[in-house]
Amino acid sequence: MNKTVLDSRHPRMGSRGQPEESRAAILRAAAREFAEHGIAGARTDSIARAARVNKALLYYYFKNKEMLYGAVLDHAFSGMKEIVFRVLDSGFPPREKILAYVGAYFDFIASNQVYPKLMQREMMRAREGHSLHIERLIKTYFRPVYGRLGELLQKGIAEGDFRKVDPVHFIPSMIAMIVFYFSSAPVMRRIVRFNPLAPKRVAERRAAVLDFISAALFAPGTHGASTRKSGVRQ
Amino acid sequence: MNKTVLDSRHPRMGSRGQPEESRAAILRAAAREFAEHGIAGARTDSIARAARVNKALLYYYFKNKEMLYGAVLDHAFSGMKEIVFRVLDSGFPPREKILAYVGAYFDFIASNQVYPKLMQREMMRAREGHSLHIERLIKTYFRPVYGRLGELLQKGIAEGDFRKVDPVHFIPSMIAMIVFYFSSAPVMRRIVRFNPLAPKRVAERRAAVLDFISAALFAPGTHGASTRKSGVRQ
DNA sequence: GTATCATCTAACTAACTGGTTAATTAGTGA
DNA sequence: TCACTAATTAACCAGTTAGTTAGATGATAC
Repeated sequence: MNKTVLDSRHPRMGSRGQPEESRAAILRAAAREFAEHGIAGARTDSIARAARVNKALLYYYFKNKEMLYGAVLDHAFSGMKEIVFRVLDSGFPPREKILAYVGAYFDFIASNQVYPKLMQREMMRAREGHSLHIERLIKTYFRPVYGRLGELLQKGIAEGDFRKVDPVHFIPSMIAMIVFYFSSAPVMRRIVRFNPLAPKRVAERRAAVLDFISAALFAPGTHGASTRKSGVRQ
Repeated sequence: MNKTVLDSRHPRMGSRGQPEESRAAILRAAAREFAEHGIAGARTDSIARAARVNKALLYYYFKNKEMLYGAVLDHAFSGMKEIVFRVLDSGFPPREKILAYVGAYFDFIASNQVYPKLMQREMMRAREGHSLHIERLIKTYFRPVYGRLGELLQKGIAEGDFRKVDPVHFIPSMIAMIVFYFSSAPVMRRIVRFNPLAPKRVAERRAAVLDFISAALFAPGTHGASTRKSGVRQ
């Protein structure tokens, strides 16, 4: 696809003349490789091959393997943050907003399957010394989202819409249900007899997660989706 | 430590004379190393050093890195299966049994923190070709447990104790909530201001998970006293 | 007391892999 | 048309690491 012809400033062209394409291809291939094998298991040769690019080009665009990994993470998590914040910034009342958040997060992951794997890999890597990126990822993506979710839950509780759950535990539980399903899909597939990633099953899962969260969070007796008029406590 | 001293033939002793000790030390060190770095990131030198054993001894007891990894997985998952089946084989009614299962599984992981990391690593590795172990692990550990949980849920539903949830989605959701918390603890620690693995927080989490599952699973209006002991407040 | 064998080790090697380098290609602007 | 530079590559290197080898050690059987 030739597209960079009409940029405001047309960059100098190299021998192939597709700098943006090449860069994007590397990022895409790297995301898949890192998600599948982790940073240690990922092979730079393999990434280059998948991106149809010479290996040295990885080092031309990204300083080294670690930095390439960081770029992959930033790409993935910034996409997540953007989509999720679009919901969290909306004016929906708590009940609708939390469901919209779960739905948006779910859909993002469903159509971006490297994300949950990268996420879990990075979560496990977060011990001392290891990842240079976690601090940045937490500050830029995780903490803001976590903060907003906490406020949302507390508002819902104060208004009597939600049960008195502890956000510190409820938030990871929500994320767990969404993320875990996708990263465990390859194993699930072998336990049950169908493919958990088939569109039909993904749609089922989406409904199940929303149901699970509704049942666990919404104050009993007030399950009407759009009726949230009264802010009565207790 | 169960020494095999009382076997029909007591094994010859080598220069150090602690074959079982050495083997166990290797397994322990390997479990930690694999959990922390994955199979590709794990360093055999590092494992040997941590086990206070010469590296060649790893290859004496275990054929190679891959087999050592397999032994670690079997050790971890067989421990899980044993503990969990003790509960599933009991005569409790569905509601008590499911809570007992969750509690037992939670406690096993809480006191065996390499387990969730190994599990998630293996789940992400389960694509074609990759792991030689998954097929065995699924057949020996996952499928039996999954099967029993499915029966349990259906029994509870049939008896009117449980809401009509889909086991195919409810089971992974339960496991997700338990496993995810521990494998994400290092990141959580940096998002919130406390240590999620402190005993007090772990106890909190246990209660939160039981509460979450009770609320999402038990038929409304029939909340028995079985959740009370776990510190669930309403 | 010595032959045997499980146990254990220091030192070594073959292969792999991240990263570099020097050279090449082709737009661009003067 | 020519100097300049971004884009790209083939070939190479140095460090790392899984795995091997050739023995040492010492408890036990005889």
